[in-house]
Amino acid sequence: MIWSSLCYIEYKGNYLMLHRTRKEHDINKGKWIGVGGKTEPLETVPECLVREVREETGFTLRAYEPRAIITFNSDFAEKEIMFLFTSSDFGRSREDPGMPPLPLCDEGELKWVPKDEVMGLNLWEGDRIFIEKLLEDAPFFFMRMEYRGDDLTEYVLGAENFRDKVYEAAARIPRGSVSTYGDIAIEIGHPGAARAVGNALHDNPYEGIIPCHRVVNAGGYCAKNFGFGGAEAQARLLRAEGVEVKGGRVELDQARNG
DNA sequence: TCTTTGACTGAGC
DNA sequence: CGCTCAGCCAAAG
Repeated sequence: MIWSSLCYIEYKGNYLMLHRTRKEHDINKGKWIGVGGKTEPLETVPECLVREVREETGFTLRAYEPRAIITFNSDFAEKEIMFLFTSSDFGRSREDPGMPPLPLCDEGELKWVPKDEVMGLNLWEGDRIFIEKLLEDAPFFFMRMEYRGDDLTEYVLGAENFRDKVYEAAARIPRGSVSTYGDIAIEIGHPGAARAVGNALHDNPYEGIIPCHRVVNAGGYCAKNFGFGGAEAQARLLRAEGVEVKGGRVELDQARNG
């Protein structure tokens, strides 16, 4: 299984697109895509994202938003899980008089493309679907695609199993607010499965992508067994987002999402 | 299958 | 308010 990151960098109504023209045997040859690439051994997805953006564009991401988790199955490549991001906060090499300067990239040509022209480019069929979702500012989503050669033979929008539904719901909780295990259970159509929601979040395989710290119990309390560092670690993450935590507890009336 | 295991909940003291 | 307990539910073995 290949893990990869892909980022659409936004600047004044444009997306930074990469036209893959340089590599002769590039699987992406001729296609326009965002910037990103595969994770290296021991590297987390956010680390991969920042590294790939820096290598391909020279820009340093200061902030980025996870937008989707997309799995690819095909008859020509290894199964891949791709983490999709957008960013409009990135460092530039000089003061900005207009468009940021675009460095050369050894994988193709970089170009700022007005958002309303992106869909007119030569894109992978499946990319059109998720790019459309980005353009309409859709909330975080899971997606699965099946390719046969260049043909997209099937795709499914939205999480397909219990755990992914939990992660999808958690990823939609905005910074600065929280949700509860029970609320998520209801939201994903499994009322009463609060406990199973907790188990799924405990296993969160998407570290740094799914903000599982934004989920507390019905009393507003942080999780005693929260990842490394327990309840205190969760409280710190919440405080860093502006959520008040007193005595290991969030005031739900104030911070609850929705 | 059946059993066990929890980042859960609400009720009842 | 704090504590216990039975009921719940998806996964894993």
